Amino acid sequence: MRASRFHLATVKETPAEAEIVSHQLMLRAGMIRKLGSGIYTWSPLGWRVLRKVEEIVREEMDRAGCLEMIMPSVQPAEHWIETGRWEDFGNLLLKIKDRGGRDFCYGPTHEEVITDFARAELRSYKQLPVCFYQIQTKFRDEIRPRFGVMRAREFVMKDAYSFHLDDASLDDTYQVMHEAYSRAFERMGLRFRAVRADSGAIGGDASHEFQVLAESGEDAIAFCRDSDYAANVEMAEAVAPAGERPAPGADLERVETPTQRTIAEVSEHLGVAPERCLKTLVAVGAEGQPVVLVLRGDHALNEIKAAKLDALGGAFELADEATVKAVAGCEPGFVGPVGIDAPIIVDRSAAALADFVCGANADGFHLTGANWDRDATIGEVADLRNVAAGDPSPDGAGNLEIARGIEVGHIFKLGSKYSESMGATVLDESGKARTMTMGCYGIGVSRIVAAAIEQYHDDRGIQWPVALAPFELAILPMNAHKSERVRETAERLYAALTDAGIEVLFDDRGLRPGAMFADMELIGVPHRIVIGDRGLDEGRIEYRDRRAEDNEWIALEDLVPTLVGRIRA
RNA sequence: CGGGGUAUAGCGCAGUCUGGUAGCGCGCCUGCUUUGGGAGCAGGAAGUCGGGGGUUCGAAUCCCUCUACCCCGACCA
Repeated sequence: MRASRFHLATVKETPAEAEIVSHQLMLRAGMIRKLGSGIYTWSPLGWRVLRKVEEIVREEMDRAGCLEMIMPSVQPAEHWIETGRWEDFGNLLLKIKDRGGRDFCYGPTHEEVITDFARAELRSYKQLPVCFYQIQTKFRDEIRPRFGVMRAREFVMKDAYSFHLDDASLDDTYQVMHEAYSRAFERMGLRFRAVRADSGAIGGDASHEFQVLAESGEDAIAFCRDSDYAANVEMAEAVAPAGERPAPGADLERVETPTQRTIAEVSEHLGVAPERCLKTLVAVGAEGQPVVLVLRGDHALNEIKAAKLDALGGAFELADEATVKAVAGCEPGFVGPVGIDAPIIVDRSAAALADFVCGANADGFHLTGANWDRDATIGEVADLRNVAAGDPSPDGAGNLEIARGIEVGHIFKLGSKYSESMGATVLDESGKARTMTMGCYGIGVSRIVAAAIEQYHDDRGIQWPVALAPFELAILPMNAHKSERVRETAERLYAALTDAGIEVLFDDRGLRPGAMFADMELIGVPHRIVIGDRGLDEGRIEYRDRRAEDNEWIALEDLVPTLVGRIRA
């Protein structure tokens, strides 16, 4: 590609609207332009990168035996009503009407469509297992789109759906997909982890997320260096501390804490470490019933775990101030388990404490030297908290570390959630109708572009992995207007490298050198050569890897094979 | 949806408090010079001041109203 004929639209200034580096660089490089909130146009430059991601995903899906197809982006309401998700999906679902007033939505995902397809197409167990996929634009009316294409309302997704006669077959395909995902992200040059995850609104009973590791990631993941354990902190189990709870050693005492409401304030005021204080929260469950949740002061409540408690009946909400007063008889900040009138569910770590500090259920007072059984009753011990760095790994091998991640893929064992509600059955060997079991597998194609930039950039711009780069090599001629030799050499190398299958961006715009360097570094071309009289006098060409500090010199006659070797390595 | 902000040339911003000829930087166009890290000089084009209504002799500026976008919270590929 000649740069003079390509639409390069770089800008020097960092756009004010962009918070994170990938969004800033995508805008500065001219890869995307915002059309509306969470809605972006991909320029020719951005589209080249998006296509690279798509192609790797497509190849790995095909290799895994999946069948590509394409489904409608606009879907009639009836199938969503059939599965109950017309309501359940809530405002994320962009609902639209046609001229006849009939309800439609713009597809945020395609379980309904594929299951409708499958129940019509799949009749016999002999057709199973089968996995269909598509790469397509989705729309989810996110409450707050953010970070450019990282969390856009309209985005490109690869979604795959597998159909099986039984769970064993689903397990096999799940494993194949797990491997296909790993291979795809490896080919993209990304640093990532597959982590155990909550299956969320899509439904199902087992799932893994694929997280690209990045400081700016919105998810926290817990992993263990001594084993392959890795889980979203939402899911990671906080195991009970080892050993028996010590016997009470102190007397219960009521102390004044007139203005100290938070753990930090109480801890400081009384000179007691936060891990020896109790955090007592009042929650309300599905029926509005109050439940007291008790954690160690240095631990954070995990709301997903809380919502799974029987006592809360599958729903979790923090009680408002009036409810707290009714239950504890005091304002939030002075609540404790001693003498409180509601079921008390205690986190494993908090249950192991003795001689702890907790609220006195009276405004302005806390208790010290409090102990379970003697002073307060444990209704139930449960895992209620988020794991923290340094916690023992649930598999017993070493300790957990916490890292930030960007979720770029998610695989689920769906089971029969959709096939059951939509009646997707096949005949088995004995001629009996059996509901199929399903898996579903998503990759955030457009999000990967942003995630890759989060991982690979410097203060000059993007440093694409070669597999994702919009162009593999930049040719920068120096003072071409003055030197026939530079012009000829650059043209010749452009032709030769292009013929050798390299995606070349030949900067023939006639700009000054600094402008060319700045542009090529900003858009992140991974390899570049500079054609100048200086090198040609010695029969060599200057080469630089985008991620390297220094130039190298390559003999002119070796240039094409050397570059092909490096780029295709 | 709650809370906070912004809207002025393609982009980034000043001007608004205190009403009086619409400005700066970058970018863009023309010419000359320049050419190894985002060039210099000269000339030039480009604005319904987010929309509508009002107050006023006069509104980017004051008032009312609508809209869009951004930031902070709960969701997700």
